[in-house]
This record gives sequence, structure tokens and C-alpha cells, in this order.
Amino acid sequence: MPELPEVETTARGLRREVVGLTIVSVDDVDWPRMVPNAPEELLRAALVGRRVAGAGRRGKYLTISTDDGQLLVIHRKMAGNVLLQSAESPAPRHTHLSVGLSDGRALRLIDARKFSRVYLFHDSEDAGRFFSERLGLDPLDELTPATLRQTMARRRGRLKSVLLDQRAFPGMGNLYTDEVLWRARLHPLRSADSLTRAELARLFESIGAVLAEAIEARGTSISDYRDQSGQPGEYQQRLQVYGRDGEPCPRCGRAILKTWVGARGTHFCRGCQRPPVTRA
DNA sequence: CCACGATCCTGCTAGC
DNA sequence: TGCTAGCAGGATCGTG
Repeated sequence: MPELPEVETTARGLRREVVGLTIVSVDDVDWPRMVPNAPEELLRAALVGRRVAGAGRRGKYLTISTDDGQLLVIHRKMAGNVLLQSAESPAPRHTHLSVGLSDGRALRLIDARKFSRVYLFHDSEDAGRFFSERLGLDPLDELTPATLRQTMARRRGRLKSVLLDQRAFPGMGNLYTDEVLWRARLHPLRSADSLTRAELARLFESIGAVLAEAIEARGTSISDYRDQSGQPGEYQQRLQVYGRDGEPCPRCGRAILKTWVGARGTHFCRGCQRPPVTRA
């Protein structure tokens, strides 16, 4: 599941590989729900002939800009991949978008579950409205200790749920939330507004460190995730708690537990991450 | 503001 | 072997 580090890795790879190329075709759109604001004909009319000007990330959204200021935006949800392949090769099973490029390759969106979404925005203002309705300050580039404290002070929900809220921490997902909370030694069910100064400091450090290390490792490939060239990440080798229920905590040795917070599988150490004190 | 459940999807796996 | 039930979960939306 592409979260912030996986989207960042893909964006960096695309920036290296496709900026300056011209879009020569748009094909293979076969599931209308996946292109809610731009059916295939519109994508084709808007994009063919344009040059790719940039690639980036907003939260978990991958963004590709054109020389005339449009923005093609892709959210891969859980199982989607964006791959650069030879346009000559037949589109693989579960391809739902192919953007042909002037170097003979095609950018393909492949998603067996059809959860991915593709949007087209006419200009940065158009895109800005979409993003500002959904995303808060980027936890990698924009978060500060002060804004973290303010966000948490306003929220009485469970810590894990707040970390998963894209309006608060765009790009955070289930896997990295568990890793961050373990590193910060904070229980997922703590109330967000209950954190002390010291705990907020640990949380701030952990968000930055986990995300930076995961980007350095080019993301986590537990199941589907691959970067634009088809290469898996390596952070799965460095996971401390996610998917490790039953194994000993790397810090204190107690067995890692798995529970559910909302509908999310949640991994934590009962020894290092003390449960909240319940009031009578 | 918060919690919870349903929805969208299909591949994979555990269990019988 | 072959079937089925259940799990995986990001975003969104409706209900309480």
C-alpha cells in the first residue's frame, strides 16, 4: 500500500525519467469509477501533445504536471502501481490507464482491485482546491513541533486515528503509523490531547525519522508496491512492529500484539507502549 | 467532534 | 483437490 514514502519514491523516480518527454497517447481506461472527473476522451484531448514538466507528491497523491500547467493526479490506494514500461509490450492484466510517451515508453496504472483514482486538474488553482479540502500540512516537509502540538491539542480522538487523518497528517497510513507509534513509545489508543510535551517531542522526532528512513529504503514492499521501474523497496526489512505480531519487541523483548483500532490492524508492544489509564 | 460500519474491489490464504 | 469464508485497508459517506 503506497503511503508517503512509496509515493515520494515513485515521484522522484518519475521526475528523473519522464520530465521533458511529450505525451503521445492515452489508452486503456476501462473502469469509469477510476477516473471520476476526466473520462478517457477528456484525458486524451487534454494531455496528448503536452510535455511533462514535473512529478511530485501531495500526501499520498502522485502528481504529474504538464508544460501548460495541468495536473494529472493519481492515488494508488492499496494495491495500485504506476509503472514505466515499453509501449510495445502488451498492457498487463489490470491495467487501467496507459499514458504513451515520446521515448517509446508508457506510464501505466496497474491495480487489481480498481481502488486507484485518477484526476485531471486544469491548473494549480483547480488542483489546490482539491488538495486543500483534503490535506493538511505535510508531515515530512511542513510539520513543526508547534503545529504538531496545536493539532493534537484540538483532538480528543485516539492517537492512531488522528495520525491516519489525512487532514492532519497527509501521507500517513496504517503501516507507518504503527511504526511511528512504536518508535515514540506511544500507545495507539491514547487520546491525542493527552500527550505531554516530552511525548509530543518523541512523536515529532519519530514521524520525521521513520518517514525519512523509509524513503531512504525506497519504501516498503510487503505485497504489491513497486516503484516506477518495477523495483521493490527495502523497508520491509526494517519494520519493527508492523506484521510482526507474536515476535519479540526489538526494544524490550515482549511479544508484539495485534489488535484493531477502528477497522485497522494495529501492531504494538504492550511493554514499551503503555496503555492509557482508563477513568472509572 | 468522535466512533462505527458500509462501500468499493479482487487476490490470496486458511480452513474444511 | 477444490471450494468458501474472511482478510487486506484508503477514502468517503451515512448514522448515532
